[in-house]
Amino acid sequence: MTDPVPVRVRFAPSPTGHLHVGNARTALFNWLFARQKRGTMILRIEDTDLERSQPHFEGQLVADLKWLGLDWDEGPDVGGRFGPYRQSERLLIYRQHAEKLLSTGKAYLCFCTEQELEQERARAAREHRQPIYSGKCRSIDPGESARRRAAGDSCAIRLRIPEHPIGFDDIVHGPIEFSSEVISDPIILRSSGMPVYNYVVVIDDALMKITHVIRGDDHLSNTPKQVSLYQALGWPVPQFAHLSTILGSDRERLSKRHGATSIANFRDLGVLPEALRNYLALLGWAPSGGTREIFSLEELIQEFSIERVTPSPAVFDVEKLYWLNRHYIKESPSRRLDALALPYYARSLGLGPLDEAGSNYSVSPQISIWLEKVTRLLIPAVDRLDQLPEKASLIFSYDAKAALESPENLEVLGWRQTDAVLTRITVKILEDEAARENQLTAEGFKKMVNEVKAETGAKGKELFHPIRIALTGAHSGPEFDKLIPIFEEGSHLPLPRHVLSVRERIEQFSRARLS
RNA sequence: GGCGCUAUCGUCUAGGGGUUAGGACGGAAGAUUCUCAAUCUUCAAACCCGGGUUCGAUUCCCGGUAGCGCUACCA
Repeated sequence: MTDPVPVRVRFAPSPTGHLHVGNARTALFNWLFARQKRGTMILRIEDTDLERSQPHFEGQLVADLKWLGLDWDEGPDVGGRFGPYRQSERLLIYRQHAEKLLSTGKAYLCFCTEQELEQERARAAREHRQPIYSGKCRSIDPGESARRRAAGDSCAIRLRIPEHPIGFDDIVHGPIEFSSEVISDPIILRSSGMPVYNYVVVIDDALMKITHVIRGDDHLSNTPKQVSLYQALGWPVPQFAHLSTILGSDRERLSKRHGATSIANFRDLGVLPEALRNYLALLGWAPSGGTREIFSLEELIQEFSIERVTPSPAVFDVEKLYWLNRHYIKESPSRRLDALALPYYARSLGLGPLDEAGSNYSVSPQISIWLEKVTRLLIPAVDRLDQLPEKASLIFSYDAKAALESPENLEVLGWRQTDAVLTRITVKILEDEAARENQLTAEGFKKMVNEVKAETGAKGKELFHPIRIALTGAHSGPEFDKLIPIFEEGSHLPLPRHVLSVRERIEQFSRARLS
């Protein structure tokens, strides 16, 4: 089944900060729908709230959307036939249509002051009535209100809500109906001449020929007002699809309190865009059958269906996001990972950023090859890239004293065989030709360990744990086969912070042990 | 307060008048490994409550409860 009218959808954020995951999900669903239907995706900036909107936030928003892999066919940066795409540049359009509504009698001038309205609301609350506008100015003769306006009386323009139920068929919620008694005549143009959100959104959506309004369900209760605006203007009403709210783990609306909530936050934590995208798609949507979890972009476009979106709110589960991220990290070509990982190592290695944003670093090919080995060693233990430096601390930083004092190591250090193992391995390393040159190989080291095994009778944990403590500071960690060459190679590199070789480590350790 | 939306394992969800209510994350246990991580296997874990309708409701209807949203000259 194909739509006779080509699909046009829009994502319309307010530039008030970084893109939030809830909005990102809305953007993604719009985008998937547009791409699947071979329709048009539009970016529109809702910057009528001058207090909160700031121009540089628009750039952030665009960057965040692009990072997620989304694009658009019309928008402030790419243009289009239905522009401008910033509401602040459309004020004249809003005023013109407000006057038209006024002249057709669909709207009227309201001379009530804010204080009067405030009192009205307070009285209604006291008398347990609905605090909706009384309709006081509804029946002022148009001629008279025009005269009062001309005379300079301050006034706003209100839409006349018809006295019959207003309903619409929501794609995700089904039919919804509101009694007109609960909808007061909304102000569409403030006395200041600035239009109100619920009005501009309709003007823009209609003029931009939006066919499907896919947005958060916080707009659900405002929709009847908007529907009657379309009707007052004689314009076709688009299809609505209201997406459920994303909640935090406490089932409250997701906010900064819950930690990372913006796209930029997750990017900085080392979450890959395809992981976040995949996770967001699964929040409130599942494919038919519901057993698949991993979707490429192409598969999402293929499989996505707005009709299958669930109406119930969803808790944002970072653990599942990180699980998906681990999956995509494992799938990533190592060249990509190496580039992505570099900024995370930079601080612990004492590298300085090349640019002001602190995201560009450069290292010699030699160092780069070595870091690739480090990444390959550590990546299985990680589900976010920002965990890399901590995991790498066993290579980058070594503290013999801390290793001996760590409560975690106490038990191992107290084992019957530990002293013998440590003494033997120390002697062997210190006497070894290759180790003296910081050129010990994995094979060479293995041989020493085997000798210690034979000489002490220690095996398994009792053999390996003490040695690992001496060399890395922790009793468990990656295999020595990979670790030893990394230590030795690292020690030869011209890094701002020196990486200790096997010999250097064992020297520091035995000094600390004997003191 | 009014109106609206929502309700399946802890979480995301599939399903749907008769099912052993399926999958995934997380959890637990085991296998593997010197250890940790990863990986693999197994296990535990759910239809909000009350009324209808029906031979039979978790599924359909109504009510309650709870959560969320809207109720502005905010967006």
